[in-house]
Amino acid sequence: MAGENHDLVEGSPLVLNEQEKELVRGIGTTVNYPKGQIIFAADEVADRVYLIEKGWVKIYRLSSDGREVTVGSMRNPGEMMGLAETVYHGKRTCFAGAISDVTLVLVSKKDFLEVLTHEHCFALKVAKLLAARMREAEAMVHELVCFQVPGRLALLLLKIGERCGIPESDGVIIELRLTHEEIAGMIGTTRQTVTSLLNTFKREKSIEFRGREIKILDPEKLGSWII
Amino acid sequence: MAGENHDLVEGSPLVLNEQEKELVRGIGTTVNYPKGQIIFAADEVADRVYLIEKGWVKIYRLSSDGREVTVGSMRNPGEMMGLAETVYHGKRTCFAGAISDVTLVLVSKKDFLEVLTHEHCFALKVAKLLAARMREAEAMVHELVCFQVPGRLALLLLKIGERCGIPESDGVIIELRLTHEEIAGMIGTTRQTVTSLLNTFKREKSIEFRGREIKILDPEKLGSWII
DNA sequence: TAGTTATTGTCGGCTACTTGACAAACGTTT
DNA sequence: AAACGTTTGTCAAGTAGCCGACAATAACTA
Repeated sequence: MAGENHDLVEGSPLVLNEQEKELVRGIGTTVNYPKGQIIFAADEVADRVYLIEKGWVKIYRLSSDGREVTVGSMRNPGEMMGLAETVYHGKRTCFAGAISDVTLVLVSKKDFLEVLTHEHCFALKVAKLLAARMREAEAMVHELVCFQVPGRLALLLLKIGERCGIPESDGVIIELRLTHEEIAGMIGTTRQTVTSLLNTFKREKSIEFRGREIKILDPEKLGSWII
Repeated sequence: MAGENHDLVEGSPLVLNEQEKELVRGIGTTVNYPKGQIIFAADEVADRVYLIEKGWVKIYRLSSDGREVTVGSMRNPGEMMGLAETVYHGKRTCFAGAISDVTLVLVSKKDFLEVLTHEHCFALKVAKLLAARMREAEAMVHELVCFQVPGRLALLLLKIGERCGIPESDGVIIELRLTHEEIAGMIGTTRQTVTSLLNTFKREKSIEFRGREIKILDPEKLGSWII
């Protein structure tokens, strides 16, 4: 599983290297969650952090009318999550939900902070992680303000393709079976708009549908929607 | 929504205490910038961090048509800035501009990282700072997606009022002389919309104008726009 | 297998906001 | 002073994308 895109994410600031993962595994417990499960919820006490071993997780808030708004991007295998609130505040400000079946390493706040104060390198890594996340969130703000919906959708597909797509002969397939509702929550639009835009992209042969999976055929053409 | 001002005060944990400030001053140089000055720009090498001693700074990106999009919120006295990119990446991803005359303490990346690895507490503080910033950016994403323009403007005024407003007998005055264009960049809308909404707020006596300064008269009524 | 629920497809009306354009007011420089 | 750039006020026209509603399909469940 992790072997697929290992080289792609090497050096990426968001994922831990093998050594760091081992460090976390040493003080944590491995747990499994099925797809759809809520891992943590807003207002809960933030007394643990997580390392994602397998699967994908979405970080979202709920709007007043109950829609899920994905405020952090999707979290990939090798990344940590639940850091920010655990490091500083008492309570979760958002929800974490399993997009696919996931395997997590769970570390208590106490153990985590202890490692943090004893292992200089790891503390710096955590700072870098948070820094990268912050820039990602800022980029999201920029995109929401500057791009309109078709551009945001195209960009999301390209990003997901790069992060967890599987290259095939004639394109990159996204095996994550996101619903249009979930996609809408990730780019700040409605379900209907996503449906209709995906069909527009399909009609121009930028993408194609494989059951409920999406395959990116023409990243160039897709990219031209951005703006 | 109107009553809960829970997230409004996210600014307080962002500032350094006296001891931490002294630490930074010890390894830095004090500099002044006049209002309007660009402190750092995108694509520059991120080889320093800043502590804001006096004044306010906006963190923004440029859209393709040249508009300033404030992606981080305003940075207040006592806060640090330029952390994320300096801690991890080589280059700035955004601009920092002086909203008012500012006094900054400037610390080289080298010195900063050295203190970071030697002072455990300070490293943790920096992690907390980054964590708080991240949550702030995520909150901004949430607001952009869920609230419409009047709500975002009302919320911005209330936030600024809390952060740097000066309480008077019948309200809180915001001495920062932001142009409508700047405000528009902070909430992702246009200059004209800001102008007309501010006048709507004035007409209903939620705010009043004192020259180019804004005074918040009725936070309750203003808050009721947040939906 | 059928019955039920979740997801997708489509469409017309609606509206919040943008865009562009221009005039008035304000602030600065000469 | 006058002359200039900047900021604000306002308005009419255009539109992107939301909303609600419903049908068609796919995915579970019993």
